[in-house]
Amino acid sequence: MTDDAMDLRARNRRATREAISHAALRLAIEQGPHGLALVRVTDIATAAGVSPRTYNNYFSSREEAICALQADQARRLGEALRSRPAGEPFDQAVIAAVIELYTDPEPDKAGLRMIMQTPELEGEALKAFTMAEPPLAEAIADRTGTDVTRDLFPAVTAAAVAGAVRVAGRHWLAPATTESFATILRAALSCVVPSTPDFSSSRCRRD
Amino acid sequence: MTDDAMDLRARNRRATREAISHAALRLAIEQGPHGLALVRVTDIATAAGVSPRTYNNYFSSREEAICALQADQARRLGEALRSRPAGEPFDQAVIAAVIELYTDPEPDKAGLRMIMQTPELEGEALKAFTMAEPPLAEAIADRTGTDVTRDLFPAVTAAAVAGAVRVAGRHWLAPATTESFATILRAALSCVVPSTPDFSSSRCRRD
DNA sequence: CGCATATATTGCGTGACACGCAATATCGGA
DNA sequence: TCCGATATTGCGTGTCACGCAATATATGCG
Repeated sequence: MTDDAMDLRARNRRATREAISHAALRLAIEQGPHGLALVRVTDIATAAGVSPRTYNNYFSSREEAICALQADQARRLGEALRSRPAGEPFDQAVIAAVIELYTDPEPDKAGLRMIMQTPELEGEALKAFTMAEPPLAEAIADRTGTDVTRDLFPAVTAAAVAGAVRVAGRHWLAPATTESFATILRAALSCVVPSTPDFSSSRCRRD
Repeated sequence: MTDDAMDLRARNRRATREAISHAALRLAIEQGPHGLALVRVTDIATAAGVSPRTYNNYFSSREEAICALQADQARRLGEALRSRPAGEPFDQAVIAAVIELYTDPEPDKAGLRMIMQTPELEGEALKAFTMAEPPLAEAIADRTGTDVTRDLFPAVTAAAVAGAVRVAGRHWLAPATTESFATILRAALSCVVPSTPDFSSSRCRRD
């Protein structure tokens, strides 16, 4: 996961990928949610120091480039849960993992606002949050002793957690909100994460 | 909501809209998830009996046209919950509403498979499911005596329900599945819908 | 240290698409 | 039957994603 753990080529690839993504998000924020159409592919490529064709080697749409950071962060949610101590109760582990992941660096309010409040980005933003689900479902299954392919509980809970994070983000972005993101996340997650998981009725037999 | 309740012009508009959407979904199914790129705008318009330009007056992308039916159905979820008897327990009302909405006509397995298993449609499919959330959250708030703007519970639960429906759909589409969609929906929803809602910790003060 | 090879970057060309605009056809209502 | 509102359509334009082939760059080995 760390940089020196992978090939030099892979590191360069990731660097340019992040450069493009950062440039795309920055330009989008500059123009604001109403001027996203003004962010041309050429601008993104130029700002990232690559050719337009190279931009398209990494991303197949501006929306994908803009939301890539959010998507990458979401993908780490499964790992975040796995890194919680084994003895920790399920609900606390999930809540702690989410809060840790989404508040470790001070969350980028401008970026999140751009992504979540721009209609043209809605689909890609939802994709970004949904990226968290498969690895999170795996981690939940491992932690609760369930099976992703046989039980509905892991995937459903993962989807619920992702949805709660999304709703919490929207709430946090609202002008009248004063609470910290961590407080909102905790409140939102406690609505859907059971303190004592019961998957008895969510088990679906497969052959 | 019924046809005769609205203007004749509005009915015609809705008719052509549905014609285009049906044509788009049908053509997409014909080509399968791997050949979506072969479904040209001209084909959709021709199949719907309109000009390409008219197609673009109703939908701004092929993906949107293909997923429109799914989106419209999702939008009715709030109404479905409101139509449940007032005395019914919260969890049972939600589950019954979802099952009623998604199994009243025999669900279109081919359409759902096309929408949920085609990568290019992923974003639009997620948007379609997410369309259910705002009206559903309103209905949940009304039924539970909470406030959508002040409490996280309604929106979070709505997101969790939408996510559960999505996961249930994916499970139902899996080859090895033998249970009915209703059974899967019930199992999935019972993971996230509390039988006795507790929003004490989800209340967030706003000024 | 230099070379061969894999890999990344780039330029160009192409096909498709979304949409603004203005003209036309059509429909609904009086 | 006729008028006005509205939907439909054709055309032109700018943008974009992507296949392909050439070039530049970096990696690993002799």
